[in-house]
Amino acid sequence: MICKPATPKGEATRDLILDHAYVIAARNGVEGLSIGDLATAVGMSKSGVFAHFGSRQDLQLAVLQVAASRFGEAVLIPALRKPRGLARLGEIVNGWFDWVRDNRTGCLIMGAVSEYDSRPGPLRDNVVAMIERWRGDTARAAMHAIEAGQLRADADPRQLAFEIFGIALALHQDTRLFDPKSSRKRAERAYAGLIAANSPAPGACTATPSISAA
Amino acid sequence: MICKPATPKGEATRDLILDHAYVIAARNGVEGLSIGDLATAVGMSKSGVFAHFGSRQDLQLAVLQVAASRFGEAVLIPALRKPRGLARLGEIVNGWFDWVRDNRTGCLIMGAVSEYDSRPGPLRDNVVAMIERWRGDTARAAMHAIEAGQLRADADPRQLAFEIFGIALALHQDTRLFDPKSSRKRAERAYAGLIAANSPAPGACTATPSISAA
DNA sequence: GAAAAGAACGAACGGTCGTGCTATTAATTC
DNA sequence: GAATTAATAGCACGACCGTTCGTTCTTTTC
Repeated sequence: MICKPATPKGEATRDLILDHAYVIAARNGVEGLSIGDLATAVGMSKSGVFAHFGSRQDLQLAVLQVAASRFGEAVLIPALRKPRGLARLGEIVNGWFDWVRDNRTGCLIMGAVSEYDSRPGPLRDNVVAMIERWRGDTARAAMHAIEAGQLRADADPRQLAFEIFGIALALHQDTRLFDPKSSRKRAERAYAGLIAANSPAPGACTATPSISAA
Repeated sequence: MICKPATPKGEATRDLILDHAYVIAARNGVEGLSIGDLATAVGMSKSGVFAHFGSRQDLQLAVLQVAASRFGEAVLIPALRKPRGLARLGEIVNGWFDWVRDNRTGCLIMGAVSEYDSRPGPLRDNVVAMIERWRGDTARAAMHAIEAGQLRADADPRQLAFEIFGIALALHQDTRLFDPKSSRKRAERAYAGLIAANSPAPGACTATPSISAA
């Protein structure tokens, strides 16, 4: 006698819908995600799709949450398995760069920033919170590297996070507008330069420029 | 006897329309610019506005051109009045940072990048061309600084342009999501660091810590 | 099996979108 | 001032938007 199915059917199709929604939103933007298009993509009726979310905004919020969750699993979790310090920071950067490249439809979240940065509401709040959290994670990783003596003691973790963010943004844009391959190299060089510039006092300039130096 | 009016009326209102269109597009994105909203803002009828452009896409292209022109006048032209080298590069960066702050509705062009980077068509082509041109201008300014001996001889102008672009992007995002004031300081610090890292060999430590390893 | 609950459909609503078309009004030319 | 041309308004169309509602089909529970 089977009691309860692992996923009560509805939840399964909801996930399926969100899978397609993620793809569409990554290409057309979260604001460019329409229920009609989504229903066509999933092969359902508009109302069938709609019923799972109650409103378009809730659908959009759900998509943002999916994006955040995937990003966390693809970038943050692997980095947390590395030891604190430059290793982890390098892994964050590495994973982030990979993420930007792999999502060849583009990073949904970075697109969402542009869409909502001047449009108040729950969606913007959500995006801001996500960026804030990620910025904090990056800064914390940088701080560990400072505490471990791998970066200059007077380096500013927040400043480092800001500059790393800039590199990732430039990579994101270049990848989608121009050549992904050379962009990646530029981004890695930029990160190496940033680490070198923030390395401890150059007793002999022994800075290890490797992107994921131990 | 007045022969021809300086601006044949139609042209004048066209400019007026574009003024409003620029504001709306800066806030809602170029794709979020609708003829109805625009007509309301200008105080005209939809068809009256429409007649000036023939199609929505042409209107959008016109708005992009306005943005490019304004950006050029606000950032590029003043920089070109400075002598070649670090002075001009610094003025480019300065003007750019100001531009990001002043347009508190946000830089229309940077928003347009996110909107069209994965949507082929004339609008995307236009945006790509604009970014390419600007990137080239920045790289050229950096090259002059290298030739003048103000930056390391083995520095890569394109790499510098890439990294400066990253700083501007981070500033743009931070300004609109968080605090404009502290963001500006971070951006300036980042640029200063970049220049310092690419300054000519300071007597000691000539090992050139790898940012652009030969 | 029957009964209750859940999921999906299909049609329709009011709205807005971009875009034509035809008048009407304004500005320019003679 | 009359004739010509440009500029704007008004209206309507078809398409799509998010949303609602009542119905039907499927799944779960007893």
